[in-house]
Order: sequence, then structure tokens, then C-alpha cells
Amino acid sequence: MVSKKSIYHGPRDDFQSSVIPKAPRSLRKSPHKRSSDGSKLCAFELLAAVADKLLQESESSTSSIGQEPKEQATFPIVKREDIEVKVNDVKSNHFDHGSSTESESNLTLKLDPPLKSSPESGNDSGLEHVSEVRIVNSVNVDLPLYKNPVSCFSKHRGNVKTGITDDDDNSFRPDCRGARMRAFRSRSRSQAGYRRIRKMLTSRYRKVTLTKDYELTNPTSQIEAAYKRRKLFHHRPKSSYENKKNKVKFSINSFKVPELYIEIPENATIGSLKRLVMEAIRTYLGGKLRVGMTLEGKKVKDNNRTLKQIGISVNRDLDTLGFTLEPSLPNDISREPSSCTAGPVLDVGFSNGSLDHPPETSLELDKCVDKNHEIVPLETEILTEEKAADSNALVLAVPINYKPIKKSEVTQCRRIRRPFSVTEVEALVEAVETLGTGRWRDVKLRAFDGADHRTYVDLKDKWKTLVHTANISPQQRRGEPVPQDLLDRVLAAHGYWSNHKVKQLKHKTEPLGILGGSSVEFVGI
DNA sequence: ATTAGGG
DNA sequence: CCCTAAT
Repeated sequence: MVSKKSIYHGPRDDFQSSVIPKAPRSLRKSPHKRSSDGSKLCAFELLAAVADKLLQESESSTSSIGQEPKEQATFPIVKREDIEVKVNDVKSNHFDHGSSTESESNLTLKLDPPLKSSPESGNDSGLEHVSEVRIVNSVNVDLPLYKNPVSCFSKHRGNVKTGITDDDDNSFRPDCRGARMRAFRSRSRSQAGYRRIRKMLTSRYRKVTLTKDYELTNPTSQIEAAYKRRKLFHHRPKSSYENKKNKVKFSINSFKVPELYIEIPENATIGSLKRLVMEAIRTYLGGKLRVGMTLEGKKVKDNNRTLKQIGISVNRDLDTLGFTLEPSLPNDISREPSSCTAGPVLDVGFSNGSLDHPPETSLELDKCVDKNHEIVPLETEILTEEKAADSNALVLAVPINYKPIKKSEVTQCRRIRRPFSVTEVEALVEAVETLGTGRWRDVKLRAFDGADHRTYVDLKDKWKTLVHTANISPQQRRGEPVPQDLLDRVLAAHGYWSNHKVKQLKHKTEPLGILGGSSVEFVGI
């Protein structure tokens, strides 16, 4: 269809290069670029502002949604997931004594321009060039923002290095396009490093860079916080020791608001955009929130079991404990039932002025305490502010004066699925035809260099599925249909290279002779 | 770091 | 896509 050049003349074109023995590994380093794209996005203050605003509203009780008729661009939130809160047991908090010092009080928005559909990525995935402002990771606090507490939370703690960082400044940079890390491949460390780091992130050595505690209205210096924290750890409240003895301490140090999509005219003002964002967040957080709880990835049902019964004890490692906040808005349309989030357990009045006098439970988003961030949720319960002040309440600590940690990152347990486009398949087939099926690294370099999200393993895997696809009936195929001619080429190349693989080892020099002379085999039809 | 295959 | 043994 999209006949680029001319007709395919068979793989022999690059015959020479294809028979060239593989260069030593040391010489095969791909001179990759991969530099920082500077796509930091830590709109942390956003949440703070929201919390602030929510608090204010709780007083004025009159939500004024729609006060800004200017860009009445009904911000259509086309996607949203659950808010997640990660809980850490205070005993193991680390502090970031890192460099980050300047605290920016402004909301940082990352406006992602439409991705250029680069040829290499063959992005047919429908990237509309509209003036869509995509805000990813809108509110992102701290590292431990996991979708799946199970596989994400480390069980090793304490002595593990704080933070999953890489000397290379490339690592752990939010990917604004997919909210996942990517492309922190430097010349020196390439894919394996990538994989390795991912592995670290997705399995064992996942250790978070914990933040200090922050107080919404009364920021405490981190040293002071640390001190108090330490003090807290060592000094158990002695009052009614009997009761406190078996109390579990929590410290929620992560809070995340998922992706929000906002459409806004290109000529809109920054201020209007900010307002839109604010409205979006407010709407998102508005109404009620449901609190879910996960333990080791499993939802914790809201029966009357005690914490101890479900396995949360004083000595327990709380890394695998997580909370989710789910908005329960009426127009809560399609929200993919993430298996990572716990089911709604507890409805919590949020905003709407219900913060002050909640029926029974309320969510405190501001009282981040240094001395009182000890919580004793003997019941799956969220207590009121008064109780919080009583040092016995579960407090959602939302840092307000948070300085984005440079090397932190929102991690994702599994790479997002990116179906190969026909264009990519075409490129893959072409490369394999000339290079064969045992040189995936070369295939990568040849046809997917620059496509950071396609590793040679991916290409190998794709080839495998292509071969399979080509061998099944069209009715059984799924996804974007691959042109039959491409599949034919797949089969041809697969057949050829499987026949010549062994020979290739024998006759290092002339394995492709047959191929070169009979390009017809690949032309098909 | 890559390859090769199973999951 | 992930995981991993084997190179």
C-alpha cells in the first residue's frame, strides 16, 4: 500500500552486511543518544493546593464549580484511575538529605506536545495532533506510587540503599507520554541496564526514597522532622502502655493522583489552564472518596477483622500495605478495574464541607504530623481530626512543601502494552529478511534504533508471534491485522533462516547464497 | 550484554 | 511482555 520505495528485491541487497560476522561485543555498542529530556513533572503542589482548597471549601461550603466562564472548556476527564496512597511504617523511614533544596511553590505542569509520529516508532496509535494538554502524574508525591503493592513493595528494608537511583541522571525520569520510565539508556549502560534497573524496580530491591514529613500549614524542617521521627521511634508514649503496646505505626508518605486529560484551546492562557487543572483535580477529589486497603496486593475486605487478624501486627513489615482512594463520583464512568487496587472499603466524606463533621469517619489530608503521625488503626478506620490530634488517628500525611526529588520516579511494574504497528512489523520483517533470526540486536539497531521501547527481546518476541500469526487462520488473529503479504514474507524468511541457520555455522561465508539468488522466494505471490 | 525459549 | 538459563 504505502509503497515507500519500490519493490522489494529480496534480502540480498544487504547481503554483504548480513554475512559479516558479528563484531565483538565491545565494538557493538550502539552509539546511542538518550539524553535527558528534562521531562520532570512533579506537580506536587497541586495536591497541596487542592487539599488547601478543599479545606477552604469545607468552610465556605459552597463549591463554586464553574466560576470561571472564561475557558469554559468542560474539562473532560477521559481517564482516571484510583488515587493511591502508599503507607510506610515509620520505623523504616529514610530521609532525603539530598540536594534538593529550593522549594518551588508553583505548580508544575508538563504540557506534552503531540508526539511526533516518528517513523521508527511507527506510531499509528492514534496520536491526534490536537491541542490536548495531557497532564500526567498530576500529583505525585514521593516515590512509592505503585499500582500493585504486591510486586512493587520491597520486603527488604532498612539496610537497603535509599532510593533507586542511578548515577546517570537519566534514570527515573517520568515519562510524560506514558507515565512510565523509559529510555534511560546511556551509551555505557544499555538495555541490560535498563532491564536490570527495571527489575530492581519491579521486584526485590525496590526501595523507596522516603520523604520527610510535611505539614500542610506548618512546615517543619527536615532535620527537625527527622529528629522528631527518630524520637518518636524511640519514645513510645507511655500513657496507657498497655494499649499502646500493640499499636502499629503507619506513615503515609505517598500520594498520587492519576492521569488527567484536559482539553484546552491552544490560545488559552496559563491561568486558565491552571484553573482547569484545579477544577479537574477538585472534581476528581470532590464528593466522596472510598478508601480501600491492600495487603500484599490483596484486597482487604472490610469485615470486622482486626489488623492483627489480617496480618498487620506491631512487628510486621508494612511495605506491602497500601491504601487506595477512589472517588465515587456519579459520573464515574469507565474506570478500568485495576487488579491492583483494593475494593472500596470505606466511604469517606471528603470536601463538601463534610470534613469538619463527618458522620463517623473522615479523611484528614492535612494533618501531617511529626509527633502524632502515629496511628493505631485497630479498626479499619479513619478517625477524625480530634482523634488525630490524639495521636491515635490514621492520618493521611500530604506533604505540602515538598520539593521534588530529582531521582525519584513513578514506577510501573509492567511495561505498558504497545502493539506493533504494521509499520513496525514491516520494518521488522525487512530487517529479519536480511539479517536472519539470530541477530536480534542487529535487527534492533537496523530497524528499531531509536525506538526506545522496543528491545531486541521485544523484536524477537514479536517475530515469534508473527510466525505464529502467519500460521493461523486469519479469523484467529487478533489486533490490528497484519497484511497478508507481510505475513507471507514472515513465513518465507522464517523458513529460510531456519533452514540456513545450521549451515550458517558451517559455512560462515556463503550461507545466503541461496537466498541471494532466489529472492523470488521472498517476493511471494 | 545477547541469545534463545518457555511462561 | 516477562523471566531466565546459557552463552
